[in-house]
Amino acid sequence: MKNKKTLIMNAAMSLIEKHGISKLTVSDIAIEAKIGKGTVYEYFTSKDEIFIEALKYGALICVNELNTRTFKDNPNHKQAIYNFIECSKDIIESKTFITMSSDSKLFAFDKEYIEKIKTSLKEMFLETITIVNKINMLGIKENITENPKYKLTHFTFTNMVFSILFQKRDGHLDKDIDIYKYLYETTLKLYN
Amino acid sequence: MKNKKTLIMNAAMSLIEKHGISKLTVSDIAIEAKIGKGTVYEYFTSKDEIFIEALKYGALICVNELNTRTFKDNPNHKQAIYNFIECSKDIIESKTFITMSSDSKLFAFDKEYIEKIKTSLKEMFLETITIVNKINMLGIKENITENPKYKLTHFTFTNMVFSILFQKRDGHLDKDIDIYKYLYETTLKLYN
Amino acid sequence: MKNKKTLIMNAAMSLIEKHGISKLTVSDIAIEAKIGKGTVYEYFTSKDEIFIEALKYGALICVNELNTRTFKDNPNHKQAIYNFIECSKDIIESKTFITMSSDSKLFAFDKEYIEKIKTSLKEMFLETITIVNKINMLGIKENITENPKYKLTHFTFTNMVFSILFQKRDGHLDKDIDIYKYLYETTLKLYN
Amino acid sequence: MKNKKTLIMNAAMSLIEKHGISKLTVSDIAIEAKIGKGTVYEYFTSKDEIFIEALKYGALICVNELNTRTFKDNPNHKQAIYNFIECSKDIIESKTFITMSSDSKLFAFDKEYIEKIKTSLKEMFLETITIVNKINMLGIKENITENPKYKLTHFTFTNMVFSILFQKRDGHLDKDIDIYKYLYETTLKLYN
DNA sequence: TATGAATGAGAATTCATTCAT
DNA sequence: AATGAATGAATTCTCATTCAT
Repeated sequence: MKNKKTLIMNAAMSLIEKHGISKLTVSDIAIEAKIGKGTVYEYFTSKDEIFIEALKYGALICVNELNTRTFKDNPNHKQAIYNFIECSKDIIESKTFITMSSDSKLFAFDKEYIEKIKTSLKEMFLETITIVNKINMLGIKENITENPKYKLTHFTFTNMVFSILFQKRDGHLDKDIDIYKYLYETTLKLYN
Repeated sequence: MKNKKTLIMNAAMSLIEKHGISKLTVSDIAIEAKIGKGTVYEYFTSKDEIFIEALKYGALICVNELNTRTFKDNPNHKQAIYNFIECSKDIIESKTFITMSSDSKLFAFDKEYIEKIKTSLKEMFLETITIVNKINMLGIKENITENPKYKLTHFTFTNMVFSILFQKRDGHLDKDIDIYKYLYETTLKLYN
Repeated sequence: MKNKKTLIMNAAMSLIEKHGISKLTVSDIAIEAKIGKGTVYEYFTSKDEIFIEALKYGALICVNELNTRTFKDNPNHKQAIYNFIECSKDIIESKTFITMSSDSKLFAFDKEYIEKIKTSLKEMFLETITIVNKINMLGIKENITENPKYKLTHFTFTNMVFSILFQKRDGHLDKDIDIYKYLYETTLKLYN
Repeated sequence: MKNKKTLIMNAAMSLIEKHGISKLTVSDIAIEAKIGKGTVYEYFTSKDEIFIEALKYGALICVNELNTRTFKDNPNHKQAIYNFIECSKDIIESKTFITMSSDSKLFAFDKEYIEKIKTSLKEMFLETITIVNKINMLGIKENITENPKYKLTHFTFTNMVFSILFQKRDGHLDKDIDIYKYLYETTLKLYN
C-alpha cells in the first residue's frame, strides 16, 4: 500500500489529466484519493503545494522510466532511440501533467511558485540530457553518429521527440507519417 | 485610439505576463484597461472568453510580425533565419501568454475550452509552417538547402528555435553559447 | 436610510448582544443586515475589523449619549448623577458589547487586535472622565462636593457605577437595595 | 506530579494569557501540556468545558491565595489592605484569564455556557466579599472604620481595587500615582 | 489509559457575473 | 453604452472530535 502523500499526488495528477487544472478543487482530490479533505492538509500545506510536489514526483518517475526502458535488453543505437520514443509516447499519453511543464509553460501557477518548479524541471532536464547522451554513445560505438559539437544537440533531440509526439497526439499530423522513421532519420542528421 | 475589445485583451495579456494567470481577476483587467468592470461584459461573455480571444488575437499578431520581420529588406537565407530567430526571441520575451500555449499544454483552461483554442493554434501552426517553408525556398534558391522529405521538418525547425530560446530565457543554457550560430548550423543539417 | 457600513456594524452588535461573539459568523451578520455576504467584504476587510470598528463606533455613541443625557435640562448635582446612572443602566442593558470592553477584558480577540481596541477605549475612558468631572463641578458649585485630590476618583466613580449596574443586571444583588441611593451616598463619600 | 486534568487546565490558562482565547486550539493545549490530543478528551468532554473548568479552578486558587496572603502574619487593617492589593496585582498580572471574567463579560463563550460560569463566578464573588468583610473587621477593631450600611460597599471596594490595577497594568494611569495610598485613603472614605 | 491520524462540518473570504442607474 | 455596487456560489483551509491501535 502506497503512503498517503503519494496517494494524494496520484489523485491530483489523474484529475488534472482528465479535466485540466483550473477548476480542480481540493475536495475533488480528496474524493479521488478516497480520503477526507482534512487529511490532504495533513500532508500538504496548500493546494499549490500538491501541484508542485506532484510535478517533482511525477518528473522523477518519468525520468527513471525513460532511463530504464530506453536501455532495456542492451539495445543498439537504433533500438535505444525507438525505445526512447516509445516510452516518451507513453509518458505523453498518460502523464500530461508532467510533460506539460517541459518547457516552462507553467501559466496555471503564480509567478512565485514558478521559480520553485523551474529548479526541479532543470534537474529533470539535465537527467534527460544524460540519457540522450548515453544513447548517442551507442551510436558512436557503432560508428553511426559522432559526438556533437554542442551539448545543446541532446536537448534539441529530446525536444523534437516530445513536440512531435504532442502534435501526433493532438491529431495535427498526417496519419500516414511514420514518426519513428522520421525521428530516427532526423537524429542521424543532428548527430553528424 | 484602439477599440475597447482590443483594450481589454491587451490588459489581460499584459497582466498575465506580469503575474501569471491563476490569480487574475476581471476586476484587475478592468482597472488595467481603465474601464468599468461591467463594460468588460459588454465585449466578452465570460472571463475565459477573454483569454481565448486574447490568445487568438495575440497569435495573429505574432504570426504577422514573424512574417513581416523575417522577410524584411529582402534577406538571403541566412539573414532570414537570423531575422526569424530574433523576432521569435522578442515574442518569447514579451508575449509569454501566446508562446506558452504553442503546443496545447493549456492547463489553465477547462477541457471544454481547450478544443476551441486548439483550432486557432493549429491555424497559427500552419501559418508558421508557411513562413518557414518560405525561408527554405531562399535556401533552395541559394543551393544551400534542399526541399525536405517531410513537411514535419519545418515544424521541427520552428519548435527547435522556440524551445531553445525558452531555455535561454530561463537561464538554463551556458552563457557563452552562440544561439544564432547553433541554430543556423543545425538548420542546415535538418534541410540536407 | 443609514449607510451600509453602519448597517453592518449595527447587525453585528445586535447579534453579539443576543448570542455572544464566539460563534458569530459573517453569514449571520449579512443575514441580519439583510445584505449579501460579499457586500460585507466591500465595507470591511475582515470579520475582526467589523468587531473593532463596531466597538469604536458604539463607544462613540455611548459617550455622546452619556454626555447629552447627563446634562439634559440643566440638572443639579444629584440630578446629574441620577441621569448618569440611568443612562449607564440603559447602555448596559442594550449595548453589552460596548460595555464589556470597559476594562480591557477583551479575550474574544487576538492579542494583535487588542492593542488597536485599547487605544479607542482609552479615548472613551478619557471622555467619560471629562463627563464625570463636569458632574462634580456642579457639586462644587452647590458646596456638596470638593475637587478630588486624585483624578482617579472620577475613574473610581465611573467604574463603581458600571460594575454595580452589571451586578444588578446579572441578578447578583438583593432586590430591595436602592442602587441610586447607594451610589449617590457613596459618591458624596468619594468626593469629600 | 500534578494530575492530568490540572495539567491541561494550566496549559490552557497559560496559553490564553499569552495569545488570547480566540485562536487557541485543542492541539495547542495538548502540545503545551505535553500529552496527546486524544488524552484531553479523556478528561474533558469538549473544548469549552476546559475553559469553564479552568475558570472555576483558577478562581478557586485566586480566592484561596487572596485569603491566605491577605491575612498572613496577623496584619493590622492597613497591612491587610496592602496585602490584598499586592496579591490582587499579582493575580491580575499572571492570571488574566480569571480576572477578566470577574464581571461576567464573557464574550468568548456562547450564551448557554455563560450561565454555568456565572454560578461559579458568583461563588467567587461571595468568597471575596467574605475576605473583604474580614479585612473591615480589623478596621472596626482598630476603630478606624465602621460596619458599612450596605454589603455592596465590600463589592465596591473589591471592584475598585481590581479596576484600578487593570488601568495601571494597561498603562492608562500616571506613573507617579501611589496606587496603594490612593486605594487606602479611598477605602477609609467608603467605610466611614 | 494514551495516542495522534483521519475526518468533515463549517467558517472566512473571493470573485465572476448581474443589473439598476 | 458604461458603470460599479451588490451578490452568493464556490473554494480554501481549520480544527474539534472520534476511534483504531
